Amino acid sequence: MVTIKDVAAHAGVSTATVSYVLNGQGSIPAETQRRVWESVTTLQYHPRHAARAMRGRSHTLGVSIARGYDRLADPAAAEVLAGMADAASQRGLSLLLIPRTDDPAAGCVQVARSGQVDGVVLFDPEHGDARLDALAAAGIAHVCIGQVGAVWVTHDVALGMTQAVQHLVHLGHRAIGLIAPDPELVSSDWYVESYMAAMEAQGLMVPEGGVLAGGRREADGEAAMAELLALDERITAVIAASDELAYGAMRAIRDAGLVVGRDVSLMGFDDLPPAAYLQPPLTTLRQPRYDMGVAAIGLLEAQVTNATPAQTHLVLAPKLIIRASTGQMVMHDS
Amino acid sequence: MVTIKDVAAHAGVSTATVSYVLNGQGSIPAETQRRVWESVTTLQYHPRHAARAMRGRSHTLGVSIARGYDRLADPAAAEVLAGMADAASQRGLSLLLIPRTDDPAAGCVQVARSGQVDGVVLFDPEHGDARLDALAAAGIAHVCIGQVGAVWVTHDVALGMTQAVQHLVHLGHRAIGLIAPDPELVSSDWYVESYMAAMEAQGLMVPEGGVLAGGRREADGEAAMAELLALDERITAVIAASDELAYGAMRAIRDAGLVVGRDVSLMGFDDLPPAAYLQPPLTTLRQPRYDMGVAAIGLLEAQVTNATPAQTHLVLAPKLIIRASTGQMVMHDS
DNA sequence: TATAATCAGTTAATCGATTAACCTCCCACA
DNA sequence: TGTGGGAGGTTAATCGATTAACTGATTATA
Repeated sequence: MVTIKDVAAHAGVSTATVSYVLNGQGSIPAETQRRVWESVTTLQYHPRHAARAMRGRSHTLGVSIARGYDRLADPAAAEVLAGMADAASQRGLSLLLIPRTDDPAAGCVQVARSGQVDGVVLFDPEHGDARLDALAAAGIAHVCIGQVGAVWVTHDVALGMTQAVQHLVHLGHRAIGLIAPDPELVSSDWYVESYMAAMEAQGLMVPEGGVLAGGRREADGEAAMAELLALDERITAVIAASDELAYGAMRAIRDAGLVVGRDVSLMGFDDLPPAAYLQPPLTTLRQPRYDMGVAAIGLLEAQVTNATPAQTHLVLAPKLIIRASTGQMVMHDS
Repeated sequence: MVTIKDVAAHAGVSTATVSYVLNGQGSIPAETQRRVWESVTTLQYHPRHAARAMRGRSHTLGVSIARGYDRLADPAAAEVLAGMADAASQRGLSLLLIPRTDDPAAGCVQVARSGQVDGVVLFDPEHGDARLDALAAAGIAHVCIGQVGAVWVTHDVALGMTQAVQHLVHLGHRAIGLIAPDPELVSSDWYVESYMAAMEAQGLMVPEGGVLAGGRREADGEAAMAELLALDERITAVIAASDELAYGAMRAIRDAGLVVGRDVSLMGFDDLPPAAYLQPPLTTLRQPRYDMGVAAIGLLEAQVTNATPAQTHLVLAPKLIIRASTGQMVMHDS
């Protein structure tokens, strides 16, 4: 193992000089600097990260994924992570996946208190998340993906809903239903309220019974859609709060003998990979997932370096992707 | 910051005793141990990772993703990562995403030489990958996802091809074509050779011009399929070396006015999320992605702890997922 | 009874890099 | 001639945990 002493000896200077050269500090003449750098490359010297981290920061940020890493297999999550990884790389920071333990909250605090990471990104925070409380109580820098806690990054649900409702209205729809997310999810209320506001902004009434708590999985969307189709008031368009819910809804519509995009228009939220491959391809709101990851790292680093974060939250715009699952409203005999 | 000294003072013992208690070494009577643990919890002490890592290992493994982290956004990659993350957690190891630099090979070596990680998983190694050479030259423990280098984990392409060809033969097909991967990819040859072997095992001739180098993207699959459809010899079934190639191939078949699963049977490799949502749903070979991640961590840890790895490579079986894109062969007038 | 072994700890060196404090030489300027 | 100041370094303390070597007391064995 090559240490700074070896380099110092090889270059004929003290370890302090080597350190100053490496960190670009002090007043070391060019010639000496050259000699030191030469020794560094000759000996293939790499400063020990641990020794460095003993004084000052570890230059590593942690990512906490509570619900099991199978969450990572969710393509949406992976894109956020990709954004974080790129942003971290650009700033010379490393990203550590925080090991999952029986007590995720304790795990997060431990990894930060031990100095292994300088701050933590909460990947999938929920209402009353124990990790959030623990990090806040311990005074550890953290950022949430999703609108919860003190510092967070999210996509703009309100804007998305506005775009969704507008899109449907332009197509002639007026009776627009909503399949909401699992009420347990942090953002659930936001979806419902944004939908309400968007409807009102368009001067539309929310159909009686037209808002259903969906859930998370495809099957939840299917059940909710079946219920919507059974309503007295004929609903001609439905917004699902996630693509996954939309997949199920699509099946329910087909099972009812109706054609998606003609008899019933359907929209999703997310734009997951399968969305473009569905039959018909799904109109949906693409979340700025990659950018959310980038933004999260930015906010976290700001917190770590400056004690007071300049910005405490960030709301990024989604993008309306129009495909064939939404279409011009056609009149039916009821 | 609570240090071991604070704990020692609080418990009325020396730092050495605290250290022994924490690491379960030495012969410390139960009563003293209890006192120490009490102080640890009272003071909320967490040993500094950096100080620990200065002697011995960092208990962190690195993951190198060269082609940009957008690679992570690929759902297949994310699943492998999920497997690695879970396996690492279970062993009390952390996973570090190695920051991307201009020179990925140097980056890998640096992060290992600096002691930040004990070993490296190469996520997307290629033929003559500079990272691989650099790690081997530096004597750093490493594992490859994919059949390259000294220690690796991969899915069983040969078994997959055998299953694929058998499946198609059972459906009555005899003229079976192959859309191969990008020849630059490490595993490309393996796909082609396995296909050849599987055909021969079934006593089938490879159709003249029936093997085409596809590429990586959907468009490559589309072009290759168009070429296959234009052959003199009528090909009734095609194996695409990846789902993505199959997506494109499916489009080409439709564009030719043919029906997938009836006029032409089509198979993919991978089973990415959209596969089940295609019209028709794609018959494909599901890669044991999660298990590959788990296995990679296992092999890497073995290398890090024992100097001599017990096992140098692992080939995991894929799973045939039969959907509607393959069907009984029907006779056509040619 | 003398010696050995065990128990229950402690002391202090060590890991490798950083950095405050200090030192020496040389030059400029009053 | 003395003094101030900068250039170009060096010395040594420091970060926090680990661990080999040691100590003093007690118990077991010959």
